[in-house]
Amino acid sequence: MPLDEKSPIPLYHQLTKELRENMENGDWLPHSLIPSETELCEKYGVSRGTVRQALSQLVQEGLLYRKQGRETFVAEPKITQQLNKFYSFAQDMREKGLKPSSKVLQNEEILPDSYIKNVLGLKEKEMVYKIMRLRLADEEPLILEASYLVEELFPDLDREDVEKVPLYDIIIKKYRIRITRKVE
Amino acid sequence: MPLDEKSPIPLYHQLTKELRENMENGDWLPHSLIPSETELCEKYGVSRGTVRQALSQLVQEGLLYRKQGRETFVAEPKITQQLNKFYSFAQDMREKGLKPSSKVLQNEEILPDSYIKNVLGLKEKEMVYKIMRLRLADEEPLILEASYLVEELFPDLDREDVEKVPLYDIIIKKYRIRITRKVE
DNA sequence: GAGTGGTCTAGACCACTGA
DNA sequence: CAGTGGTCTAGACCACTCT
Repeated sequence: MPLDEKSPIPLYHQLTKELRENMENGDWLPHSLIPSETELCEKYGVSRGTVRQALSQLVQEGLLYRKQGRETFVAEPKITQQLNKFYSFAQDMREKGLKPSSKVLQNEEILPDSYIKNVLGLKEKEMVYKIMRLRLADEEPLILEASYLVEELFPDLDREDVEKVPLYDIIIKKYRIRITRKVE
Repeated sequence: MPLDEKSPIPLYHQLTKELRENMENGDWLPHSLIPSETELCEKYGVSRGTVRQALSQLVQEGLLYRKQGRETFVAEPKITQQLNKFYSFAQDMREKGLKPSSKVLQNEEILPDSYIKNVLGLKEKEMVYKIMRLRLADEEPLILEASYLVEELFPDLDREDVEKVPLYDIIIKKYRIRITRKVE
């Protein structure tokens, strides 16, 4: 299906749609390679910038993933998209005029019981952060969540941070630090 | 703070960091205009492509928003960001070649203890779904999450569903049903 | 070494908004 | 109208991976 240059729809949009369909139809299976950027340029007669714009969109949606020096792969549909779906869950609510919110109820450093210890693969006497949050839609409680974070990976989790900032902000922050360390 | 061309950190990353700090420091207030792309090009001595790459990142994180034919504004730091941040957390991992994943460890219908009952505003003897999930990055456990879902709001939560499909898919599904009822 | 994706440049034309 | 962001091109060099 060639792209339509005269269409008011941008080329990269047309291209994402095209590529998305390849995956939905099952033509491209999870973990299989897709054509290289250069090949896609030739096939659709567009510049590499446009191809990259289209691919970035799909990577962002979690449908594709790339590897340095290797190629671009089709992502596994379940895990990856779960996170994007969560995004659209709250998105959905907002579109319907409901207000998603969350409250931090507890935020403590605790010695985990043996079940948690085993699951998280902790050493003896290793502590975890326990954070309890209530998720609401329009002030109505939907879900209560207890999160246990491996302390080692979130070294200086500030109690005030959790109150003020959403949990995942902190995780990102810590996470970035962790990666940096790994690279150094 | 000029950008460092010799640094191994890409220019657009340096630029996003720079701009992010402007907002965190309060130099750029919500709903105020930021310099135009052309001005940023001149100020930092980079091409427009690089500036746009940096700005796109921040728009994606929900820190900025753009208007056609107008300019780029600083966003209000509200709920929206929390979700975008969460989104970019997994995004980040994927970009760095790490694989975010999750495993369902438990999925049961239980009679909640009094704490959970109070928090969720449940009636006497009302049941909840308890779902325990482990979040990993590259097979390394990061977080253990226990979720307690109000049964009434997720009426026919299928045990197999949870195994196969990500939790939030189900929530969305149920949630849509509920909203439909409300609207009707 | 050849091929890949990651970054970056310097141009270009367009649709849109505001004065 | 001049200025903005939205799209697109055709080059370029790099770090990385595989063979």
